Amino acid sequence: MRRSVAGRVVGCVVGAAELARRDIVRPRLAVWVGRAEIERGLLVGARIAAVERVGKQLIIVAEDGRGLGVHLGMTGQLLFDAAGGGAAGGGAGGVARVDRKHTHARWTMVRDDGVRGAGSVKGGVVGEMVFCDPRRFGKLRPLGDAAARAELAARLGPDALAVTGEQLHAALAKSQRAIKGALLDQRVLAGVGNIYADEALFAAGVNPRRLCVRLRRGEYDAIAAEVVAVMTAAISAGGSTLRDYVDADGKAGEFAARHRVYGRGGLACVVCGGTLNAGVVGQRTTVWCGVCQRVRGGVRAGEQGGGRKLRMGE
DNA sequence: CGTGGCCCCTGTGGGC
DNA sequence: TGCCCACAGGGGCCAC
Repeated sequence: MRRSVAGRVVGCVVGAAELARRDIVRPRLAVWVGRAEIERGLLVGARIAAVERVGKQLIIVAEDGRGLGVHLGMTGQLLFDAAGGGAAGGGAGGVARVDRKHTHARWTMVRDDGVRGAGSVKGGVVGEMVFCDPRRFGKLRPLGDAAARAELAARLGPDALAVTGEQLHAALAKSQRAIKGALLDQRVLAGVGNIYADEALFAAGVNPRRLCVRLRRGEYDAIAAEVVAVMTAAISAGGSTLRDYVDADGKAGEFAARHRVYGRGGLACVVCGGTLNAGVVGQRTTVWCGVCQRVRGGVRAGEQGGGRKLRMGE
């Protein structure tokens, strides 16, 4: 996602921006906040210097120091609609269509010809970046300066692409929570969600209901290594598209076809052939193999196989 | 403080 | 065909 957005907007100047729904901005906009302040928050007038990523959110960084955090939530999309017919996905990619009904913000990107300031931006329109999100769990977060960006990053745990067993062990060794829920906590580990938590725990052979305090150091090493491996493989495949996700070019990800447990409750384990369990752990639907992810010490007697109701896979 | 529960939203698919 | 319920890549807030 970061790469596709960067490829489209870095070097562009934000000529204009429009916020159709104020409630997607965090922190919440006070009622008296006006157009000028909103446009400042949406980087109007600035040249895009870079697109970074902090955990699950993108940070669009402007040359003047402003930043804008974009979190897609569950159904969000950040699409680039190129001017003059070359719409997002028009090339080798997908066929993404901008969902007008749920377009909550849009930015007009113009070519940066070096003429800036004085309120008017010269140069032709390159296209529009649009933020769509039917469920509106996604959010936009204006970040005034580098310090605000640093503050955001400081609230998050180590990044999923570089996490180590030592880091997880240090954060969780005394915790009474189930490991699954802990991996979803962005203060513990930044970037892993429900799909990849299940996939990484399966790959590591660790039962999602095990309590953190009972995990051995070697198990933290295995979990960290598998988090890195799963995330790396998923990114190479363009992510997991279940329904809505596409990159800025409208291209869907291919990793869902390679999920080994997520979405496969009730189906056969690809390793041992047993039936995969499905249940709720840490308030989220969780799928695991009771054989490959056996609880040795025991979570509690009788809970080894775990899952309550089995759901047929998609 | 750490945790679990509940809520926020809309769309979709299955069962009846 | 239509209605209702359950569920969905996330996270914030609250009470305990």
